[in-house]
Amino acid sequence: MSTKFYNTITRQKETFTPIKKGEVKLYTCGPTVYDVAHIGNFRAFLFEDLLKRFLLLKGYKMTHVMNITDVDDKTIKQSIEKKIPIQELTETFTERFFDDLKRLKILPADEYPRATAHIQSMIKMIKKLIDGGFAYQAGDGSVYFSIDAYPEYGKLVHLDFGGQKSTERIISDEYTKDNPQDFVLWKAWKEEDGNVAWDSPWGKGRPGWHIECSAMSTEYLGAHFDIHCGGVDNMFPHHENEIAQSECATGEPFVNIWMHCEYLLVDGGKMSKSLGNYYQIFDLLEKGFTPETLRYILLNTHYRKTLNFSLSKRHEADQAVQRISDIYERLTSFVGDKTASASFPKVFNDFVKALENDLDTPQALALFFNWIKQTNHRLDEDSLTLEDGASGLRFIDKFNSIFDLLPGRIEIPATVLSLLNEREEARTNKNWKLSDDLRDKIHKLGWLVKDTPDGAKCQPV
RNA sequence: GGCGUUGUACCCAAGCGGUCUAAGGGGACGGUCUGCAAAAUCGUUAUUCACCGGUUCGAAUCCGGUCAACGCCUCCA
Repeated sequence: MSTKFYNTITRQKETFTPIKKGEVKLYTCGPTVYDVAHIGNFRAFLFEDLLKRFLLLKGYKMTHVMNITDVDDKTIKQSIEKKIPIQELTETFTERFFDDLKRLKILPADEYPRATAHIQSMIKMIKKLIDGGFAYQAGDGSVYFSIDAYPEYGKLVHLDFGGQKSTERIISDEYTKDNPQDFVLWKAWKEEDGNVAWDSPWGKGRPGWHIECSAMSTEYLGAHFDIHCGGVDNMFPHHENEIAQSECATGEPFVNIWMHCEYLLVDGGKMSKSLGNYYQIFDLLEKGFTPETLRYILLNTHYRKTLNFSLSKRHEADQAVQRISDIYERLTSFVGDKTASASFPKVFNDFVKALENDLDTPQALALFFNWIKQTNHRLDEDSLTLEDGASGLRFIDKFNSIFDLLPGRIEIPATVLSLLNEREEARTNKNWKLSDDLRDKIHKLGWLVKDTPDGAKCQPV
């Protein structure tokens, strides 16, 4: 059985073979910390989380690096507008970012290199590019990458720059570059940059946006590594430029597989602050979404399809997540601690196969829910063996290691517990009126009562 | 203008040439269970896959065209 991933660069599903047997080196584009990341950003991060968890399940040793962009036009602009020193601004939003990652149960990367801590690596790489004849310092003092020096430029997004006539709007104010499409590696200092500057062989300035990922990925993962991910919007120019810089600087192929996550729309359109549908993780949790329902919603659509998010999806997701934790509890109490199992149900194989097929999460979830239905059915008619129950628990465990949709144990407050006991007593006395009143009372406290053969159970509404 | 993606039930969403008279989730309706609920379960909800042609023994799946939506072609996950 082989794992296949859709490679943006070849536009095909390809069998995944790591460069070094049993090990995967993964680089994922991280946030620019000038503001709080939104739900759309997290779609990509969650897709990457799933990819990583799946590769871990397959037994690979993972090295995962995610950059933190803490210097660029946007961070500088924000710091000026808000009159906050740039370090303070980026530190704040980096913290917020890590909080959100944790909330969504995204596994931490091995390294989160910050751009500002790797200026020297970038300078070194730029130097190499100049020495190799791939870059030049222009009249404005900035250093540019010359796309004419790299004939393969455009191979990721399949754009042909060679024969193209520049459009007028590009020509207008770009007199300093050899080719209007050349992109900046080192930006010469300008007044509005304030004290955001580093010394370099080309004078005071700061790195261009793309060079950080090339320099840092090379530093942490080597010149040539396995997988690089990001959102589709990063394909051009960001990733295209990374390829150019890296391959010219190191002389080696850069990345084997490029994977890109599609956009997330909200209510059928782009998210925008003015429409009031610009959501951050914090907002959504406030509105009653749980980390699990968010994970479900974001992972239930295949990563290469646009996902249309809306608040109304919450109900569907709540139900689905509840169904999963219900079967988990049901099986747990059925099996108790009597049996451990070394096997998996037959569907487990298909489940893994679905994910091996370019991370077909909808299919994998479908198989899982199908299995839940069958298992419930067999529990109902009392035909499930303990061994089946135990292997089912193992399946859920593996399932959860990838999707992470089981909520943690929730403590039931003492007040609710005592009301619950009262109600049980009322029920044994067949005092239905009191029992129903108590159920209402408990409901008003935010808990739903379920009478099961094993006694009353209770879950948050 | 160039490159590319998408169009499957009331909603979300798989499917990648035959096991498709099309999975799974949500919703709705009806039955079983239950003191009543909740949960679970059973049944119903697309002979049809935007539309029109073509290839094929066979197409939701391949090809051509039409319509619709969308993305990229310098700073956005």
